[in-house]
Amino acid sequence: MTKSRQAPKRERILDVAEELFALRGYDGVTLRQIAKDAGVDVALASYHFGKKLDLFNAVFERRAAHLNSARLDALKACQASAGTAGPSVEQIIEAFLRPLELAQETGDPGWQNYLALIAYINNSPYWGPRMMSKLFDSLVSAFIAALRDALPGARDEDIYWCYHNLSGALTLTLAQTGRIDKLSGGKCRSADFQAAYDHMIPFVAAGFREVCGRSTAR
Amino acid sequence: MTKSRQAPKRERILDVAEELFALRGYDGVTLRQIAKDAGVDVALASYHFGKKLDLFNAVFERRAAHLNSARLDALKACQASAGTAGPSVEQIIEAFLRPLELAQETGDPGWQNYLALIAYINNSPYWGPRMMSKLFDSLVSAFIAALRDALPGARDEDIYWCYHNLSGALTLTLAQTGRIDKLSGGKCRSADFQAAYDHMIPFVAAGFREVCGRSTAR
DNA sequence: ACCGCATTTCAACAAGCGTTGAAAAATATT
DNA sequence: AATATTTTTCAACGCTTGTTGAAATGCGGT
Repeated sequence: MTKSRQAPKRERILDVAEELFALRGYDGVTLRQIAKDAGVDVALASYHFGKKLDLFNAVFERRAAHLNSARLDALKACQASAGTAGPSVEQIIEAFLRPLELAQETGDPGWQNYLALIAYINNSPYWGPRMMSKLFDSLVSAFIAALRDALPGARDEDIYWCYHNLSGALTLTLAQTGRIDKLSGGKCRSADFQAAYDHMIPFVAAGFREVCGRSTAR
Repeated sequence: MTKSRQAPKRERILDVAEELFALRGYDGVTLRQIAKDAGVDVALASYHFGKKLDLFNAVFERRAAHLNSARLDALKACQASAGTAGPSVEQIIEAFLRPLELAQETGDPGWQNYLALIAYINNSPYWGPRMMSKLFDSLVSAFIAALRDALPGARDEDIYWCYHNLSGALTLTLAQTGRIDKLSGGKCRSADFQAAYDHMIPFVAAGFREVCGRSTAR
């Protein structure tokens, strides 16, 4: 085994890149800033990851599998605990959102930067089409299918528009812009994901039912 | 009057800057790309607008007043047409959203780029705090106040979180990433703002009522 | 002690960046 | 027609960018 234990500098580059890309976007960050903040020579990023774009992708790939399986597990768990009728809309939305909060609770601040970075690409007309599909298509399809079951008779078009609204609300939450803090005069805090989801889950569930028909009340 | 009639090249720079900034963000666009696409020399942007950041701001200021007054007028109109009870949540949300669609119908494709640019800054942890407040705080406050009246007894915190969800759904719509087109297999189209708002209005109104209490049903 | 390999730094490159002063062209004023 | 002013281009600057090849360093296996 010539592995040596994982060099910490490689991870530090990823951590710093994650943080800076989330704040300023791909083009707003230079490899030299990343290297400087990581306390490393600029050439080291190229050695480990290749081109700048490859580093960008490496940041995503580091946590993608973990995040996706956590959310998928949450969906399976709520499906298993529900009877033959299947889980309610609330339960599905909850499985979609709560793992994002758990990731935060690991104490690793990198997760918060990672989620802000996902918000960045999901809202970007340039990066969205290039990155979102490969990262999240299969996950989203599973949740859409579950929602279809929970909303019998709903038109597909309506379900997708509702999911779009959910995705938008979530994206702005993950982006952590602090705007709601200012607007509310401190009554709401962007960093409080739990409060965000506590409000988002009933909000979105009511929206789904209103638009997709109320045949499954409660 | 030494005005000469508005030089068209100045406007072309703004148009191109608007389009490119919306697609790639502030740092993803160079003045040379803008100048090239506009068919002018790179120094002309500096002559008309000063620094790159000043051009960025000029793009926003060009349409801000028009957009804000259109939305504020829509709010006043729905308040005037409503009785002493005031407008419903739906009517307020409608006044918040529909002017964005009308702006699109002017046939000027620049409006679409402009709205995508607003989505970009609203979702950015860097630009959001620097630009959103000065552009939209007074408008948003007016709508929040109207919503408070339409939802008597609602807690302020709940109203702000609900507005946050509305803002997120709207932002992702304006960003025009085309993601919903792919996910839905073409059943939904990002460019169809009318369909987006047709779904968003009942979705959001139901969410507000669920979270902020249902005392004003219908 | 030496070797082989992975890691890290050093030094430099060609290209592209925002910005600027002065020249040229177009337009308005007299 | 001549002049003044605004608009546009030209040419160049100092600086930063991503990337690379070669040198230096660290380190486990023998």
